Amino acid sequence: MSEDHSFRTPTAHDVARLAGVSQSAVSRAFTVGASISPDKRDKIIAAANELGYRPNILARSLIKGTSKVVGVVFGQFENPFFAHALDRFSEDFEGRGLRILLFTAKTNATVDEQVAELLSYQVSAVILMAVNLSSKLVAECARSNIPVVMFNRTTEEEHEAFAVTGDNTAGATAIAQHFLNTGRARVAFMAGYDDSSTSRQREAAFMAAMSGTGIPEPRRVVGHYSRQGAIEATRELFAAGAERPDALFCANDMMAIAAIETLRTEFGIEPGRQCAVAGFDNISMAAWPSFSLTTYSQPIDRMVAHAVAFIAGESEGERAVVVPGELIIRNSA
Amino acid sequence: MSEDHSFRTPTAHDVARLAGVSQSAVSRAFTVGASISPDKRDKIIAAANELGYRPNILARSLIKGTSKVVGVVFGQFENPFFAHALDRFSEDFEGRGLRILLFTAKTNATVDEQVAELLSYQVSAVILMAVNLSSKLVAECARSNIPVVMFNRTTEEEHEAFAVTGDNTAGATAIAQHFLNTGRARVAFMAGYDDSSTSRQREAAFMAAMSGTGIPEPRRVVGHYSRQGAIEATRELFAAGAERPDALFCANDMMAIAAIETLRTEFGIEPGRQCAVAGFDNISMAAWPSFSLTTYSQPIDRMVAHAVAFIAGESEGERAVVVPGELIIRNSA
DNA sequence: TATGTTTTTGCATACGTATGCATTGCAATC
DNA sequence: GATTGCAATGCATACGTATGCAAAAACATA
Repeated sequence: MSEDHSFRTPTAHDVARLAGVSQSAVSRAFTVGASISPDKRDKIIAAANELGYRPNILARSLIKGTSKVVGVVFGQFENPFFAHALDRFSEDFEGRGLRILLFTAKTNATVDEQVAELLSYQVSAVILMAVNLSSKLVAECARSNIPVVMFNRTTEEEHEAFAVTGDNTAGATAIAQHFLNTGRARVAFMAGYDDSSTSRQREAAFMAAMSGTGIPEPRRVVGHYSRQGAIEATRELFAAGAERPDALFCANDMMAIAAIETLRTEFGIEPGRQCAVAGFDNISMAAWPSFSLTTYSQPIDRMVAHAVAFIAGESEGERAVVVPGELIIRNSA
Repeated sequence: MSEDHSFRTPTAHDVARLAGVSQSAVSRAFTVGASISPDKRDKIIAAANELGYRPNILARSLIKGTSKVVGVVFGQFENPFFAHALDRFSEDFEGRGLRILLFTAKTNATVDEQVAELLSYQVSAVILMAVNLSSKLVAECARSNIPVVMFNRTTEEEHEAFAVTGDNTAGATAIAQHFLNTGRARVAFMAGYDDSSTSRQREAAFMAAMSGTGIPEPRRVVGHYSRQGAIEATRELFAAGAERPDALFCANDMMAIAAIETLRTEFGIEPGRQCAVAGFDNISMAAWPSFSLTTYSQPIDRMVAHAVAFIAGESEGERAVVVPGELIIRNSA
């Protein structure tokens, strides 16, 4: 138990000196599968513990040319769907020795900067949660052999990024069908962002399913995937003068919940009866009795598993995967 | 526009060769305040852009002995309070060039491992969100001059970690006082984790404020800071046989919201009338009309600002800071 | 015992950048 | 014109680890 009075953090050389071996041996003692005799390894580990030595991951990564770090660019913190997904990524990475370097991007414009900086950290992969990246940056990642996974987003552009999404088309169609089956006739849609692929795909499928059914074309408002935006959009829909909808499909659950509350408190409308409300995601809140929200699920666990498979190079040539969910009927519709 | 056909990412040497300068000059061109002539810098930047060069942060950090990365260990993802705080940290760090390396810890036991690994990433600080760290690891961080900030946690142990908390004592006292002022007589408390300092402090202050008022000692249940736990704890409190409370203070908002819903759906009790319910945190959901939760606020922005000040060494000898909030009275109590 | 085979070990070097030091160039001062 | 001061530049080295290579050691085989 010798006291260490140097304030320098110990290096492999210090351990080597104490254990009477070479620095190479210390390195090998900490590398699984390296060629080193068991007793020497034990001696080195003991010396390392005495000094409080831990390998410097930066130096290791510098040599290897890649770090066991995955860059995650996060868009919407407001939506628990993504917080939940982040949690699952973290859990899944744990077993693979991967770590998360977290960036947040308030606007799509900043995403390019964030990713550019990620590259200088020699990350081994990039995950984009609910944000878009320019083709230029995607190409730059590809050149460095860094897989890019878009989570809950796709793109029409032809580029080398992977994409994992829920089944926006099937989901929106199922909800439209459910509205029709339950005799709804004045239908409305609340979009997220206009430049979000999820919102656009959900809208397109919803509108397609409605067309040709004899029902008037659905009214359309934009909630910007935010609570406040959804509240205002709901007011717009139900404002005096216009004919009130009897069914509302919101592009995600958070907006649907905001709509439900606004209907109740500002218009005295109890969702499910006078007006059906449906969302998308099936976040845990959707099941809460206060909302009891009908929605189409996005199975986070499987979506995350696919994303990790892409990163790990376990995908069979596929670049885009659509994970099916299911229609979950509750009281709101 | 020369094409780059080598698949090696360009280094400062490549840029130097192209620009006809030394590698040192390239380094200086990318270092603010370094001694270099403007026109040479421009020439280097141009060459760097042509090659798509970005400085390797790993190599830089290796030399400097510290990286501009802050390790964050995250406990409860379920509670939006912490997700919100994480968002604010990210935003605040942005301006300081700091990045977040994210770890999640399901149990306190794993926190030590996580932090040990963080150290090998040469992080410049560690933030613990709702988790506890052993004194041994705190000491190890101190030895490496890495500040450790406990966010929303304190410890009785005397060690070198910083701590930022809301005013648990004032908050719980204010809520107790509010219960008394509104004539409540059969009071209950729902704890979070027994080993969480926040829960213990809130409980102690609440109990202290109640004692000597002539009101019977509050009943006590444990909700484990989880929704399911809170639902079960509420059932326990209101189960047939026992005398039902007319006021319930939950150690955080998420549990209070779960309690409100359980009272409504399972016991037909409308919170605020037959039974007052109060929480702690003032998460955004507390203001939603479905819950309209009376609570004591924890001002995230100021708490984060204090934590960042600790990290930046801008604290004046203080090691623990208590950020006052305010009692927010809504309909639930 | 002699020979071949496998395992273990150390040496030296490389990863990409930052920086102390010495040198150069240039302008300012006497 | 000689001298001083200052900015700009390059050289060489250091950060801490991993790894190819060759030497040594350990082991197996005949």
